[in-house]
Amino acid sequence: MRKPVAPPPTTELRPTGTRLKMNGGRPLRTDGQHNAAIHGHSMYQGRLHGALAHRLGVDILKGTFKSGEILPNEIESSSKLDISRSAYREAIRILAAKGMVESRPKTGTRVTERERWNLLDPEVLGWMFETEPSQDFIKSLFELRLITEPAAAELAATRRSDDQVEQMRAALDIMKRDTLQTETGRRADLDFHHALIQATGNEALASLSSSIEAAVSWTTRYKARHNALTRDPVPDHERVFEAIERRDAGGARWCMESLIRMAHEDTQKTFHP
Amino acid sequence: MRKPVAPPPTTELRPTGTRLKMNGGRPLRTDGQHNAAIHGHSMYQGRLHGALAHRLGVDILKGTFKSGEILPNEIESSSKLDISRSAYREAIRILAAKGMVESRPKTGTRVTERERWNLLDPEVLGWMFETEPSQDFIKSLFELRLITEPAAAELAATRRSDDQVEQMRAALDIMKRDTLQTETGRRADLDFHHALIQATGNEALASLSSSIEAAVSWTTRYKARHNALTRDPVPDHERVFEAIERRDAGGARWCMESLIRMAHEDTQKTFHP
DNA sequence: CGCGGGCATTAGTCAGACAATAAAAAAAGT
DNA sequence: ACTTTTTTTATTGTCTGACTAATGCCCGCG
Repeated sequence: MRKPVAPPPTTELRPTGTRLKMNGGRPLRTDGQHNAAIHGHSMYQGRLHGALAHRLGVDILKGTFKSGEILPNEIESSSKLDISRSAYREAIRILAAKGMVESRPKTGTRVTERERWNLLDPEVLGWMFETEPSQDFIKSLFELRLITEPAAAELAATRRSDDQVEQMRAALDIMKRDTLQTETGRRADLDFHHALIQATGNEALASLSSSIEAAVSWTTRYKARHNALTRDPVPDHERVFEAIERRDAGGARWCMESLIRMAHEDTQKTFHP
Repeated sequence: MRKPVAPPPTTELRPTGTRLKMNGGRPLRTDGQHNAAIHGHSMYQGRLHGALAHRLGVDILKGTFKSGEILPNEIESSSKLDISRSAYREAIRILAAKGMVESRPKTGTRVTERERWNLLDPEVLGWMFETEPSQDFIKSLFELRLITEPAAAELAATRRSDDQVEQMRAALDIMKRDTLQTETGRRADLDFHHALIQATGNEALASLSSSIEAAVSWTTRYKARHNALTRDPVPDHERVFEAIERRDAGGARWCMESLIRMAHEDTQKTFHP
């Protein structure tokens, strides 16, 4: 006995009103309505399990579900959300893979302690920046960047290949032309850092940095949307680039450190003005 | 039409011979044989989807499935493994959540490029150390530790609370008594580092370090099993502890750096003697 | 030679059943 | 009254088989 049509409380997971095979097995699904305008704000599009994992993940990070709390059971949850139990379970598996929930028979699925969350998982970081993250977390993140990225720049200066220098130069040129206001400009920014990371020749460091860079780049997009006036980042990048080009390890470290401090300041002004 | 009883090629996912409801619905499962000796080497115990994710994850990291390769389709795979499609799919979701595979209709599920794997995910790191990791990877990991952990020690020295000092002291005492040869000793080692990490007051750094520490501690267990003679790690830990106790940031950094260099040397000797 | 429409393949979703697990409650023993 | 054992029960785990949707590919058409 499920509630008549009760629409999900928060946001729609599906294109709107679409449901897969809601009755026996006959087609009976020819009402059109597929062109449902997916209205503006970053509506998750992909598969159902991904969309749900996204939504639950954000809810957990936001504190809507607190650590230690147990979610309603699978049957109840999935029927309330109007999706199948399999889809719901797959969403839970995704969250569990990121250390955010833990399931056991009889007990149910509970949100784990924050300590155990994989905060540096790229997706989790993305979810984090979906709502305004806490001042503390931003501080932690930039403190970590301040530890790793200057060291990365130093390594890159020592180990870079000529090809990698060219990649960085190309990205920098695009950044100069388009700015961070444009999508291609932000893309070039990512490319620049990506080439730098590759130049370190350290894949563990690369895995870490690329997660963080990607997350931080959300903030850049956010800043661009809100016309938050920031200083021009190109000169900072140029100094880092030049140091790496001339294999100046100490210089690269110093310039990168300065670049990150600037970025931190700008980000703080954006989120907590 | 499935093969008669053909046992899976590599290792059993299940306690042995057990199968859930292999026919219509009658019990028909009263053959005992539950006490199947789970022979020695780290046999994964938990749920089926977890066990399979584990196995596939290791296979991917080992290179049995290479990047870009596409796995056999779900029906085929699950029936070959003699598990249900749902369990198989949940395993795939876990792997996908860690960036190791990517699924799309028609194309199938393909192993992503190594660059996109979440190498610092605790589980992935665990899988990594299940088989002997490459020299290069170990080098990367310790290089990363050499960047982050001394910085962490420095922060801990500045920000530690008295309570945290006590926790570290207690753990250190246990390490002195039992050694790393025992389980409780290794546990104390982890506790020591955990307290240190908490003292940094940086949750991003904490998330990173705890993944790495846990992974590295597998190697400690490995070393203990193989009686690989290593120098006594207690004095190194003691020096770090004392520096943090007297709030000596520079000292803590230096001692931690030295500790990690030693650990790296020992690990290298163990894996590539 | 390009290009658009069907076709085939594969993951995605759904539904309902039963099994295993572990917590909680009840019963039995001391 | 307290502990131990058994039973109950709630929940996740697994299984099956079907249908849906997305998309790469091929073939015919311009």
